[in-house]
Amino acid sequence: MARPRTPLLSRERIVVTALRLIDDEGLDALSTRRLATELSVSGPSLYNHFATKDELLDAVVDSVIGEVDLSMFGPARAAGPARAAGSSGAAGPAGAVAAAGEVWTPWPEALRDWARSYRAALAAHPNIVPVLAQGPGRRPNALRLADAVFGHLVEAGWPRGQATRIGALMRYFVTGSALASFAAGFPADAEVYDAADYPHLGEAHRLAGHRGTVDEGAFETGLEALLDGLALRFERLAPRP
Amino acid sequence: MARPRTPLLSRERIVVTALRLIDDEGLDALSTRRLATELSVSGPSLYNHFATKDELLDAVVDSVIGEVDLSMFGPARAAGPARAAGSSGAAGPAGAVAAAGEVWTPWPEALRDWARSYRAALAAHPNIVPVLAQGPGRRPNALRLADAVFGHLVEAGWPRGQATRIGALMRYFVTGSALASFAAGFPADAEVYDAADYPHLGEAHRLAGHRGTVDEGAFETGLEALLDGLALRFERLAPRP
DNA sequence: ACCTGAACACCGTTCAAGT
DNA sequence: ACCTGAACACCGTTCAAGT
Repeated sequence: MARPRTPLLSRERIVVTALRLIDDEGLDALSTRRLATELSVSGPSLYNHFATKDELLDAVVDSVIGEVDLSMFGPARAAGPARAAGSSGAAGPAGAVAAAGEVWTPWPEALRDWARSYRAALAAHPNIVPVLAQGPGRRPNALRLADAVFGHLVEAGWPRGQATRIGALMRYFVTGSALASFAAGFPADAEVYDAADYPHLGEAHRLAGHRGTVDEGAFETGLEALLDGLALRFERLAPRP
Repeated sequence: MARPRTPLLSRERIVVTALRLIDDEGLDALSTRRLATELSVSGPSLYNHFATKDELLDAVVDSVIGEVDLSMFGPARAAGPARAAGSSGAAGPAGAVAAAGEVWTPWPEALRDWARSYRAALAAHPNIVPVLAQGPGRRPNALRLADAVFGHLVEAGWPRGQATRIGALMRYFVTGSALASFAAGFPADAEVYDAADYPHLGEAHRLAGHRGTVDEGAFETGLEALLDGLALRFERLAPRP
C-alpha cells in the first residue's frame, strides 16, 4: 500500500495514542517507531502530520492543558444580564469585583477551584509534566490559561506585578505536586531506613502504601496555606474601610 | 591501550562531567557515548564504574542534593553544651523547642532558610530536576534531607501526619520553582500574544527579559505566603496561653 | 496528499579480548 | 581491575518511490 483512500492517521489519533503510551510506559517509551507500531503504520508516516517529534509532544501537552477548567475566571455566567455598561471599580472585602451587572468570582475561591482542576489534569499524566512545565511557549491552551488567571487577578485588584508572581507561584506549586508522588518516592522496603543514618524515618516505608491520601493531603494543606498567606497580603494592599 | 596503570576514570570525575553536560546541553544530551568522549574514553568504559546509566544519573542527582544546606535543622550548634540529658517537650510560642541545653531554630525560620538553599541548589541545575523530583529512592543525601526536615518539624510540635504533609508540600513548591523559569516560558516575540485571543497578555513578551526578578519574586512571595499560612495552622494547633 | 522501505547517524548495553 | 572494539537492538529523521 502507498496512499490509502481514507487517511490512516490524523493529528488527533496520533496525539491520543502518544499520550496513552506516555501515561502507561513513560516519556522515554514514546519513540516515533514505537508510536507508529501502536498505530499500525510505519515510523516515517508520522512526519506527514508533525514536522518533528517535539511538535508532536507540544500537541500532546496542549491537549492535557486543554482539560483544565477555566470557567471560574472572568465574569460569572449565572449572574443576571450579561453586559450592562458602566463600572464601579471598588474591590469588595472578599476580593470580589463588581462591574455593573457583572459578578466575578472572588479571587481566592477562583484560584482554589482552578488549582484543583489544574492539578487533577496534570496529575492524571505525571510523565508529561516536565515537558509542560517548560512554559506555555506558543501553545494556545497554555496561553489561554495564563491569560485567564492573570486577567482575573488584575480585575480583582492585584497590581500587575503581583498578579504575575501569583500566576508563577501557583504554577510552581501545582506542577511540583503533579510531577511525582511524594509518598511513592520513598521505598516501601523498611531496610532502607537504617535508624543510625535516618533517625526519624522509621515509618517512611509505610508512605508508599498511603500514596493517595498523603499527596492529596499535602496538596490541600499547601493550597489553603498559600491562599491564606496571599489573602493576608491582599488585605495589606486594600485594607477594609 | 587496555588497562592503564592509574585508572583513567573515577565515579567522581564521571559524575562531575555528566552534570556539566546536563547543565550545558540538557538531559537528552547526556548519552553514554557523548559522556565518554567528553572524558576521552570509549563508551563501554563507563560500565566499569556504574552498572547502568540510571545508576549514574542517581549519583548525579544525589550530588546535587548534597549541596542543600541542612545545618538549620536539629539542635543549633551555637547553643551551649552539646548533649545534655532529659527533655522538656513543650513547644514555645514561636515554634522553638528547648530540650535541656539544646536550642532548636524556630521551625518557620528553619524552613525558610532551608527552602532558599534547596531552591538555589536545584535551580543551578534545572535540567536534572525532573529526575530528582521522583523522590529520594535510596539516595543517601535525599534521605538525609527528608529525615532532617521531618525530625525538625516533629520536634517543633507538629503532629507526624502534618509534618509529612509539610515536607511534601515544600518539595512541591521548591521543585516546581526550580524545574523551569516561569518568565522564560513566555516567548519574547510580541506577535505571539494576539489581543483577540489573549486580552491580558499584551505585556507578556517582556517577561523573558526580567526572568531573574520575576522568578525570584514569585518564589519569595510564595514561600512567605506558605509560611504565613502554615503559621496560622500551627497557632490553631498549639495556641498561645 | 499520504504512506512505504531503505538509509544515515545516532542510542544503551553486552561481551570477548587485552594488560 | 579497567579499558578496548565489535556487535546487538534500538533511536529521530530524510528521501526517493509508490498511488
